Amino acid sequence: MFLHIYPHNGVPIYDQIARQVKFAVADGALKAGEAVPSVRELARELAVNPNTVARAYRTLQEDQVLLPLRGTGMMVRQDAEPRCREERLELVRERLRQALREALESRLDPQELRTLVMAELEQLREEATK
Amino acid sequence: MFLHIYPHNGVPIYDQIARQVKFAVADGALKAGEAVPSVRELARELAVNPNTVARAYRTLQEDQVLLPLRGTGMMVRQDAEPRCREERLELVRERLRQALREALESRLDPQELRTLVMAELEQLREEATK
Amino acid sequence: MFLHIYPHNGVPIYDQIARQVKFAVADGALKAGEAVPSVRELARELAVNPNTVARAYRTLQEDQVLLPLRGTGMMVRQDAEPRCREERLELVRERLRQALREALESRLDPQELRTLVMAELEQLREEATK
Amino acid sequence: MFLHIYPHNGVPIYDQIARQVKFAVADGALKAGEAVPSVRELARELAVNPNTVARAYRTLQEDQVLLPLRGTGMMVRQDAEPRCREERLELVRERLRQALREALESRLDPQELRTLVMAELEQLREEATK
DNA sequence: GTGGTCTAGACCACG
DNA sequence: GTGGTCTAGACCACC
Repeated sequence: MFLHIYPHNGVPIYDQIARQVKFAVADGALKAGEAVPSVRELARELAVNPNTVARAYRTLQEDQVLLPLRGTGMMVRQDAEPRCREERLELVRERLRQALREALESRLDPQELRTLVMAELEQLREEATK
Repeated sequence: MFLHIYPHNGVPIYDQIARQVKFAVADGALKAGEAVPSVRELARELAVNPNTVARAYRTLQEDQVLLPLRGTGMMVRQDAEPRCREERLELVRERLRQALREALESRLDPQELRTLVMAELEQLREEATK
Repeated sequence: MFLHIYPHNGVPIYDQIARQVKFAVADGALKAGEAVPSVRELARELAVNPNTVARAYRTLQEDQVLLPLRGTGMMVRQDAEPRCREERLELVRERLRQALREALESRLDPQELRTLVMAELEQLREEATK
Repeated sequence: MFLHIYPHNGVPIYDQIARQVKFAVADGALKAGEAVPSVRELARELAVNPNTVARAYRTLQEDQVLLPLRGTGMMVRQDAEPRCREERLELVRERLRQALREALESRLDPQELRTLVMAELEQLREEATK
């Protein structure tokens, strides 16, 4: 599981985990029927408290993404992938929309803004590929 | 004062206020020496708690944007505009970067993402101009 | 708020709280727009941990019964009552069904069972009215 | 052995098994001296983990219902039946009482509740006989 | 070992 | 003051 946690960026850690698990399912990196790491294991890996992971997993159960298997961990629900694919777009879109809305309302020059967005996008892609 | 508050978008209200005041100064909508609305007046206008506005104004004092006038409210500091212009770019850029980073990490198809960003930008501009 | 908590009867405390809040809304004992006790206050009153109450309240938010008011507590949603009235019947029915199913499967004499149910019902009503 | 397991109804599986074995003894479906299925056999039949069955059997030993036979499984104790008959009534009564108490405390109309109980009882009996 | 429940308490954000 | 978040750790049920 490759999750990137940014501890103090305003988004609760449990929410970051839940979103990224959905992204992984949407992407096929986590497949239906596949087991996710145990609460304790993921907590250790991310260096966060087990209860924080547990809360993320509880949210994911409520959102029909994970299924608890008594005593054996949790697995991705069979029907989770299409739901996650749709939700991924919405989650990403909503966050982008908020950032873009603020950017526009800041009265930055529209052309400057457009350039800024593209530059950031390019820069982040380069960071990612290196 | 034309401020747009989004109560439950994850950004604290006092922070939304402070940021938008900076944007207004950067833009020249609020000029050096100009008085800002009183705490209670702005609170009424935005339908938020006066303490929330007070906290935003306190932050703006600390950030060298506002200056208290003896008993008569606050005004924009003479030297605030260039500082706000610089900070505006940083504030907007940082939020965009966070949203774009998550979008990229969600493994949405890069082309799809690029299209999404542009579509949202266009849609928001249309909303704004209507 | 008159809630009866039975600490170790197999039903988690947070679930007992959530169910009984729904019952109170269904009954009109808690009306739409009315504030519920704060997390800390109810925790003290029931002699349980605040986090236990917080979890119950979180569930009630997810179930569209309560609405958080920033800094001022939580209130019953305007549209909660009909939903709670319907759900109350389901919640009660489901638990009764489980108990009755086990009773029948225990092969107690059906006539004896019927008598038992009525006797218990009567006895509990007397306890309640005294 | 005709046991009905309901995996996620709040009652631990091992407890469901233990209770139903007692019911079977009370009913005479399991007679004194009769052998019960082996742990792994019953586990297969119920599609549960063998350790779960083992735990139920351990409880039943402690409750003086089963007796281990050297290496050959377990049998019903000679004196188990009357004890189970008494306990059955108590077990069933207690669960009914809990469900009925909640139902009364939910402030459902008493007449409505009475009707509900009878309707559920009737419906379950029909299900059972078909 | 697993997840579920609960407690205790710190700290923050908000009003 | 409020609720939200997070940590730390106990205990239980289940496997």
